[in-house]
Amino acid sequence: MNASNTQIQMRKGLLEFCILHIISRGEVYASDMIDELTEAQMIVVEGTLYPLLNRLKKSGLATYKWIESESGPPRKYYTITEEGKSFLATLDQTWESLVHSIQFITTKH
Amino acid sequence: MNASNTQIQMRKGLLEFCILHIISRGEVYASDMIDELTEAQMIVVEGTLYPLLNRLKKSGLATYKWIESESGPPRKYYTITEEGKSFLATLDQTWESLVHSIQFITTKH
DNA sequence: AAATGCTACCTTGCATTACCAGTTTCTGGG
DNA sequence: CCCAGAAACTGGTAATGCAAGGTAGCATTT
Repeated sequence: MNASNTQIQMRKGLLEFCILHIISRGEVYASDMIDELTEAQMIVVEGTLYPLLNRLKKSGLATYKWIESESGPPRKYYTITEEGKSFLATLDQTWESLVHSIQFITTKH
Repeated sequence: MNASNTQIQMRKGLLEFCILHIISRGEVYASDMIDELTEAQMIVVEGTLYPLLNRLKKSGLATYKWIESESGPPRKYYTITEEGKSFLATLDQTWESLVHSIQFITTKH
């Protein structure tokens, strides 16, 4: 049990939340997402992202289309679905109440 | 993939953080912790809590002593160790940066 | 055109975690 | 003595992120 491990554990389950937010803002493909997440200091690797995107697609929360690239292989550009939008609204509430719960516990004395 | 499952996933990894905070405030035993967590709307069952407490003990972050109860079997009252305190300080920072990361992503447009 | 390197997508196995549904141990009262 | 309740504990299961490797298309260089 060490800090870095706990850091990973704390982030678990929040990635899906972050990804849905990112694709809700417009069409992006995997590398774009990794860039955004890295900028927000939520380090993610491909082996984590691709299975997650497949889950979102299979659940009907996200969809994608192939778009040719000017340089390199074609890319999957993801967008959020209507179902994904309402799901994301639920996750927003979940996050809010989670923050409140933690604050309730950590500020008690 | 549904909302309740994601809600569970979001909470994972934060329990350890909450437990350390609770025992850092004084001697408590399992039922006390569950009461506090329930009050903060972080529902936890015993089967989840006991293995976590054993991990904390084994890692040297928490310790306990048996105290006789006026009614019923004796109880394990947990307290945080010095090592646990410094670890908790790290987790506080982790939580802070995590909140900032999420905020960075969710408020972008 | 062949070789190399880069980009993008995908898959597998591993370690960790919380949850659920029980089980054990202990105390005190009828 | 027996039973109810409280407290602690124990597999089994499902889900997750990560590390590592694999596949394929495109571009550049030779």
